[in-house]
Amino acid sequence: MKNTPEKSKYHHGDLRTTLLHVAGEMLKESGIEEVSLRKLAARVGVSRTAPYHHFKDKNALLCGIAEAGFKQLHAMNKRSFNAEGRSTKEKFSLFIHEYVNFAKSNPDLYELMFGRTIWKQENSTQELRAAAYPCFQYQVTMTREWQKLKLLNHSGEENALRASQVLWGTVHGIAKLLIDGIYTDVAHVEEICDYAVDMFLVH
Amino acid sequence: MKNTPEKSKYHHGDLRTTLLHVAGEMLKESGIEEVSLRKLAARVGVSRTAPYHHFKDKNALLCGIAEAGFKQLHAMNKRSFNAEGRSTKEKFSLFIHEYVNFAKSNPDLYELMFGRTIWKQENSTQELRAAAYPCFQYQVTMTREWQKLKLLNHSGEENALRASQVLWGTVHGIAKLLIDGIYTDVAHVEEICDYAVDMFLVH
DNA sequence: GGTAAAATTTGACAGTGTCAAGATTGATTA
DNA sequence: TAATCAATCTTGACACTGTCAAATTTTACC
Repeated sequence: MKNTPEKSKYHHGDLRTTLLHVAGEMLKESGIEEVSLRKLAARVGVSRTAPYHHFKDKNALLCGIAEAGFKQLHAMNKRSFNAEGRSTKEKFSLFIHEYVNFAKSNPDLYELMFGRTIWKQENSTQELRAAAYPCFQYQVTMTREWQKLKLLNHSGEENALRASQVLWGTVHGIAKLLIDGIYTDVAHVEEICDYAVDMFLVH
Repeated sequence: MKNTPEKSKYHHGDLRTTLLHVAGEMLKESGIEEVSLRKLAARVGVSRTAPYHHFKDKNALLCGIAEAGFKQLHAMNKRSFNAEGRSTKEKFSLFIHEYVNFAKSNPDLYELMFGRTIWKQENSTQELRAAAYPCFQYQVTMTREWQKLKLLNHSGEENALRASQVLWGTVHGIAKLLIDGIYTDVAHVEEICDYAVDMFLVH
């Protein structure tokens, strides 16, 4: 399971990284409720409390996983927004589709990233916020650009922050309803996204 | 705490109702992670395993709470949609605001109602579905009406189901981002809702 | 009044996160 | 090189959780 072939080391060497990696695997394989520190430690081949020397508590570990998720999401959003050889409308549509499909492909990770577990009552790590806030901010940057290009349906004075909150709310809401099992017809994701794009574009 | 003054009864009389009621209180007071069957039983004044004769397991109890929540939400939606003395646009706006404010006022209940806990992997009770599906369906009914009245921005052929999925996704997403602690400025809820309304209306 | 069913209890088990104290190792310094 | 110290890891323990099985108590019914 480990990639380092060295055996029987009291000091693991890079336990922190390994814990994050394996915990991410467990999350993807079996969902958040199957991620326990004890199972994680057993799978890594270390005692129950060893993780506590690298993470303050379970919450800190989860924040670490989410942190990587936000970096991934941020990078993906940049790619969508700057996709070459496409019209602005197509890139807007691409963003919506890619976002929802990210959540669809990594349901448990997405659930963790945006769940109240790591955000409520000061639970979020400083490192997590340092990864998430730029990702949030980028939504506003993209929206401001779309507004400048007169892409979005709206009357009155434009506000990039408010518009991005609505747009982000929409993709987030669709993603959540999908992965939480409320929308049962997962097959129609693309149609829903297409319809959303159409409702937001000015005609 | 109890409304029935009769004391020292081996048979509680209406334990099921009491459990649902008190569990709902605990949820509202301290959040879902503070709702445990043991604490609930202690608070009701009954042994740890007594609840198991009225609910198959903890999941069934949570479904029961959510069930009541959906009936409440459904009723509220009907009121918004049929509000007297208001234009259709105003009623559309009212629906958006009321929906988000329902989540804001009952964050933990809303979280439970739409969380994967009770929906994923066949966890949902038949009674829960019987309460939730009509609520979901009503979103489509409202949307169909709004489309007939040419209220919503869109090009091409209209589809009430798709449009309702997008609209519902939006209010759901805004609600979730708010109550999960991602949107830190809870004070601007009404502005966000107003902006959402404006983006969806045809101009 | 006796019996069956319903409701509730106690005991037990496996699992969880986390703390405290001790054991082991690697790095630093004298 | 030898000694020291901090980093790292382990064992033991605690309180808490959901849930099962078996025994107990009460109510309802024939």
